[in-house]
Amino acid sequence: MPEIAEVETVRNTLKKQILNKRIKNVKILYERMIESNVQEFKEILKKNQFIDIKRRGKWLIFELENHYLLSHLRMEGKFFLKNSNEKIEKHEHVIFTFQDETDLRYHDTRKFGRMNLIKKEELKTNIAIKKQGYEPGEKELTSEYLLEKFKNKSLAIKTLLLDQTIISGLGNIYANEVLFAAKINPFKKGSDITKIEAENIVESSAKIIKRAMELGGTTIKSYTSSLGVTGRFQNELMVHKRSKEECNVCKSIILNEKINGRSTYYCPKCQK
DNA sequence: AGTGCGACCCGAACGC
DNA sequence: TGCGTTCGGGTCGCAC
Repeated sequence: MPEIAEVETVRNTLKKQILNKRIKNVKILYERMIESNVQEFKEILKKNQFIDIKRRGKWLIFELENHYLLSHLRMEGKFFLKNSNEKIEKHEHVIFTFQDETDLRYHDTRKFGRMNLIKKEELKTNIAIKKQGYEPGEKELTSEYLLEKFKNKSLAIKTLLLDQTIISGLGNIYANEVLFAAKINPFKKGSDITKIEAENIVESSAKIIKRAMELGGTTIKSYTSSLGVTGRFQNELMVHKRSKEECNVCKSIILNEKINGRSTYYCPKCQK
């Protein structure tokens, strides 16, 4: 699942491949993927060019001449660069063809990803972008901020780490890893999180996301970020997808239980 | 306001 | 072997 580190990897990879190439055609094979008007989407993208690629949390923000293309990969969204003459595959839903006869193709097995085209001045008022919390590693992500968000919350801390309006960019993999590093039991209620635990979340999340970005993210299941780029952070996972294996710290058996319907991995001894 | 849950999708895993 | 069923997961929208 692409989380903040995987999305950053996609951004870095695509920036080397698609900037400043003139788009000559846009094909949309699954219209529900586009949140804005489909006809307008095609007309505006045609003859346009990607000037830069930014990111907020898990959102990719493609900068065009007068617009931004917002793209969320959700579970399995991927971008591939291909020659235009290559056969269109089953799960390729949006295709941008450049003048040099190469394509940027959006591939999404589950069709969960979304794209939205907005005018540049609409970025700061865009609901999806505006409601994102702070990212791991940003100086505004402090223990005081987290404690304020966690107070009055009876939800498990694991669930709160997945709330994009609190911390922007964590998904299931890194929420599990951050709680292990911070030595916090994932079932603990938000309102019971202590100052020290909040500080640990701030430090652990920054450290883990920085390291994951350096390694190009985590490759899990069939997920590769884009253009065949494979992340290497999966070699450093301490708990995620490791149920029934030994904890690297204390040798206890890693458990897998559902919290609010989401698969949660933790060490019962290190995360009391 | 906070919380819970179905819907959106379809390949993989599972049951028989 | 093959068919049918269940499950998972990020986010939204709606119900309570």
